[in-house]
Amino acid sequence: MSMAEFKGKVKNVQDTPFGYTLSVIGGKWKMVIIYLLAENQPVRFNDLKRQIGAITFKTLSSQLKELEADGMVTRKEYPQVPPKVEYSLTDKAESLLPVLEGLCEWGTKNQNRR
Amino acid sequence: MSMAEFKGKVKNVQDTPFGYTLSVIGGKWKMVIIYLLAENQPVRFNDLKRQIGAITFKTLSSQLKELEADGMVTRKEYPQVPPKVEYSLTDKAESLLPVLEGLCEWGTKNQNRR
DNA sequence: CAGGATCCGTTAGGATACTG
DNA sequence: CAGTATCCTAACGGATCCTG
Repeated sequence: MSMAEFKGKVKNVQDTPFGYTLSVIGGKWKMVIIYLLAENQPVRFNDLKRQIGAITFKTLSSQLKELEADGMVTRKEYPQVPPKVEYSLTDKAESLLPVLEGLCEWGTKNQNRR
Repeated sequence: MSMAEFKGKVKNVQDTPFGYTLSVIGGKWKMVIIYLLAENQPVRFNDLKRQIGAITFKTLSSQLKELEADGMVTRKEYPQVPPKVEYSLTDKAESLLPVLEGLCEWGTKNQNRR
């Protein structure tokens, strides 16, 4: 791994690959959001909310904003009434999907056993 | 992905594969700790502290305890004075290493560019 | 050496109500 | 429809000091 260079001199976790990655996908719902976007992009705000269920508007909104700020999600707004906004994944996010799949598989295998 | 079954009915994130995985490795230093253990197991407490740098004893201690409780880390205590404790990875943690590597690579590629 | 015990500040995220 | 605006709380993690 390319973490090797950090051995013994980690000052800010944020500056390590792991720290950075965690800051991007470590939000409580972010991986779920990315997963759902990957399944059926583009997705509208309320669709996403409905697909998730146990998330509040405010939380979904802020998680999406952070994902957008981190270059993971694209927000496309249609100037019409009623409003229509669509979210989709950036290439950066797409490049993470294989890894996410690994995390998902590992989680599935391990969450119900010790 | 096996997250498909959760679409529309996510009640607790913790119950999804992503939620579970995040609860296990989402701690601020946990991925770094697992990475360092993977490199040179078994490792003693203060060695680990030294290898990391910017972490306090208390934080390292609690992160290790949580990892142990989640079946990721084994703590071996030698009954001697001065004390000697060695930490190593469980099979469960070892099975996550390939995925961790993916996260690390992705982080390396993406942390310095948009 | 390997921690435990306290105290404490930040903040992520939930509940609820309101809006262009 | 797609959010804001507030308010609020739990808990994560840092700082510091102490100990078997």
